[in-house]
Amino acid sequence: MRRMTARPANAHQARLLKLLRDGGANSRAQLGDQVDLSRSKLAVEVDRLLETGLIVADGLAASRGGRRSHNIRLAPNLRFLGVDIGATSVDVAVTNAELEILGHLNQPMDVREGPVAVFEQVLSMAAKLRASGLAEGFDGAGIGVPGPVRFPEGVPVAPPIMPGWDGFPVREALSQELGCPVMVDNDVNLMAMGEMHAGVARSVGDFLCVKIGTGIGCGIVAGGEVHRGVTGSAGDIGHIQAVPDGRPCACGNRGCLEAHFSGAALARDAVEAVEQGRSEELAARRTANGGLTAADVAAAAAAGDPTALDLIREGGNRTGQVIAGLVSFFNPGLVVIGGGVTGLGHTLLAAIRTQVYRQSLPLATGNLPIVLGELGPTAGVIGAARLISDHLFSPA
Amino acid sequence: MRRMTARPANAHQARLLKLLRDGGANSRAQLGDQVDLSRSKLAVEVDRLLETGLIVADGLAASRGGRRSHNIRLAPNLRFLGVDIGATSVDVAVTNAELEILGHLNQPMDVREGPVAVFEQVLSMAAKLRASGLAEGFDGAGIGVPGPVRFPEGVPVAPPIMPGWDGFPVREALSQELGCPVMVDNDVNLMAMGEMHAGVARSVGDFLCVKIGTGIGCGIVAGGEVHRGVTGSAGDIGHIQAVPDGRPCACGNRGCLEAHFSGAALARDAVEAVEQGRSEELAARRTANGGLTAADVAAAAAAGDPTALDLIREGGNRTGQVIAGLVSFFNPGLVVIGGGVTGLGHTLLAAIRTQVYRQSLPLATGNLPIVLGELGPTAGVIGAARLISDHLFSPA
DNA sequence: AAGCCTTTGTCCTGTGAGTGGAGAAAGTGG
DNA sequence: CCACTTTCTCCACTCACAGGACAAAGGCTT
Repeated sequence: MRRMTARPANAHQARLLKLLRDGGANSRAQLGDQVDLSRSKLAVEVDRLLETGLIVADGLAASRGGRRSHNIRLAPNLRFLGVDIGATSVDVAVTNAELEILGHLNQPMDVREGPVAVFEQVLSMAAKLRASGLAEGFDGAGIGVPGPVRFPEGVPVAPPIMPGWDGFPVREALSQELGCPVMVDNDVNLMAMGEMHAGVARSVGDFLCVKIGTGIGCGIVAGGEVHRGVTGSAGDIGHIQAVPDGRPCACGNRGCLEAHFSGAALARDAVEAVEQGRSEELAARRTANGGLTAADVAAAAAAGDPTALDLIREGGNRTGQVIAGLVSFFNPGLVVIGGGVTGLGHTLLAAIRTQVYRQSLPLATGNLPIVLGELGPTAGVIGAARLISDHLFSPA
Repeated sequence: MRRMTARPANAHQARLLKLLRDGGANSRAQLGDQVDLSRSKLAVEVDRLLETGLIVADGLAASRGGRRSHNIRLAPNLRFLGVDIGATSVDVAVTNAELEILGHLNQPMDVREGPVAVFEQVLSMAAKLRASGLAEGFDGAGIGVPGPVRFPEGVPVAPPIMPGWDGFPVREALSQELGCPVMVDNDVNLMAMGEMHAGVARSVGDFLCVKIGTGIGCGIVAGGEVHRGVTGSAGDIGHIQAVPDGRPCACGNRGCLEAHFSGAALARDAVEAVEQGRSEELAARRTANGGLTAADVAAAAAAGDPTALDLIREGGNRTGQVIAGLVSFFNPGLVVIGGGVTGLGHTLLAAIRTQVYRQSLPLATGNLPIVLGELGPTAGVIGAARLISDHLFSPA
């Protein structure tokens, strides 16, 4: 089953592979422009990579006024699997070595059913993608899970919303099943890596990536590297106190951000509003769908329902207050908002921006874009593919 | 005037210098144990360093059962100047290459008088230290200022409490005056570097260093490196909102942490308490000293005054709430509390600990020490010396 | 005191990494 | 057909580094 037999033998080769992956170059000459190596040394390393099969030279590019260059690219048959496990659904995608998505499946799922059931589903989705001819096998897989991960071992630790996953050897188990190397990380970190690789955060070294879905979390990128913290729980901002003596939270405290704003909280607030007779629009949707979700609130807001807009604005304000504190603390160059609730769009963004620009110091906000993520639901799987690709494209 | 003529020629030499500086080794053999080099290569690099004069070999160590080793150490005549500019006082110290303090002066000062006046004072303090025979000249200087710094250029930017310093070329000006290389950083970052080098944070890669003085700030160390943020304002937690609709702050907002707890806020609260007749102890001190400072509150608390204790506890609670949020976000391995108010000691620490351990998630706090800084008022100057030494002990 | 062991430090040679120049290969444009 | 550009290869030389042999200098045992 294992397909990718070789790994780069040194830092030069790793650098070259990443340049090819990230579209920085596609010929020997272009590679030479970006790495500080003599042409001779470059030729040696390229030849060695060609021998390993990690890259291929096929065809000639058009001339630019002189001898035509060989097209150098990553092996076209390399395939990475990106898996993004959420609280209530799972994304599985196949990418090529350039991390372009070749196929993507999304299915509803419940993490609470535990790792065994979830992985059964993930594996069948992967099999389906493979059966459709997108891949003969996988050279590596990246997995995102909605909770803290002991990163070096790839094991979730004390995940609040994933009972039954605590200590489960995700990396090892999936590596066995898939027959390829696997890396595991928090889903929010992967979203950040996705946006850094192919989204709005391209070429930004220090940024925050706030993911608002069923829960709420924050990917932290410092100096181009994801900051995971000493126990892998960095970015867990859902339980920062947003409202003194506020709503009770599942964690036992009161006033946690997540208790006041998240997909779950929003749905609950919408139901409450309906029961208090504050919104006909939402009431109608509740009757039609037999319940309310964050998406319903988004739709109602889009339809102009003032109560829905109020709910979103208030949540955005709460979130914005917390983010304002983080901006003062971390001084990022960009804040990305993503996750399931991005459907709430500009109402949400406006509320967040207002709070951040008002509460943080001018020096920190002066040139600070706060934007929605560009990749939407694919950020996670792209980040996952990036994670394993970074690993495999590093010297063994 | 310039004395240190050489810089390490490569990464090996830099590594060796830092090992010698940090007490990791003092002979060729011990160096060899810590760097992954053959004895021959090591000998070459050591010889080259000896030639440059950056290190010296003098005398023989006692035998450990075989041939005696040469004592290898950093040039004994190297001198670094560490300067820590606070809001109301300035510390200047001379260290040797191992960053041991050979002489230390502290004088009252007012940053608001501007860079020219302040540097005149700093230079005269440095001259005094030199005149006392501690140094013939300086090989480098590190400067800490109480505000954001554009680090690569060594220029303060938009510092709230330092009008007149905005954009002043501190690095260049002092380098001219002192005739040696100079590095400039935020004072809080330098405190963190000091504690990392010689204090409680030795061998901790990810920690927060909260400095509570006239203002309040936080040094952030991630992966052993200080995180300064994109505009150098990272760690500026004094203006995070701690109390919704709380006290007005000089920054224009309300409820900033700094408005509720800091040396200045504590003194103001103490005066208020006296005027409301809530503390005889503080009233007596006010009459005796003609005013109140944070130190008076500390003394009153030490004498058992309940009002003073309450003030400290409440401030500690506010600070603890903010730190709790930062701990959830950053997931550090250690939190260091330092700055002028460390005199408030365990009352303060207990309040902070209570809030953090209660509000942050168990995974983040489970093994999280929260301790007072070990170096007290010398943390800043040691950090400053460390800053310039790191610079000079890196390949040019 | 002799002999043996340990530790420290030096010397020398072989290997491989890497540079830089010469020049071949393959194209364009006049 | 010639001059010029770009791409790529080949080769000789330098330098970094490892690793072994060996010298220096001590301690311990007998």
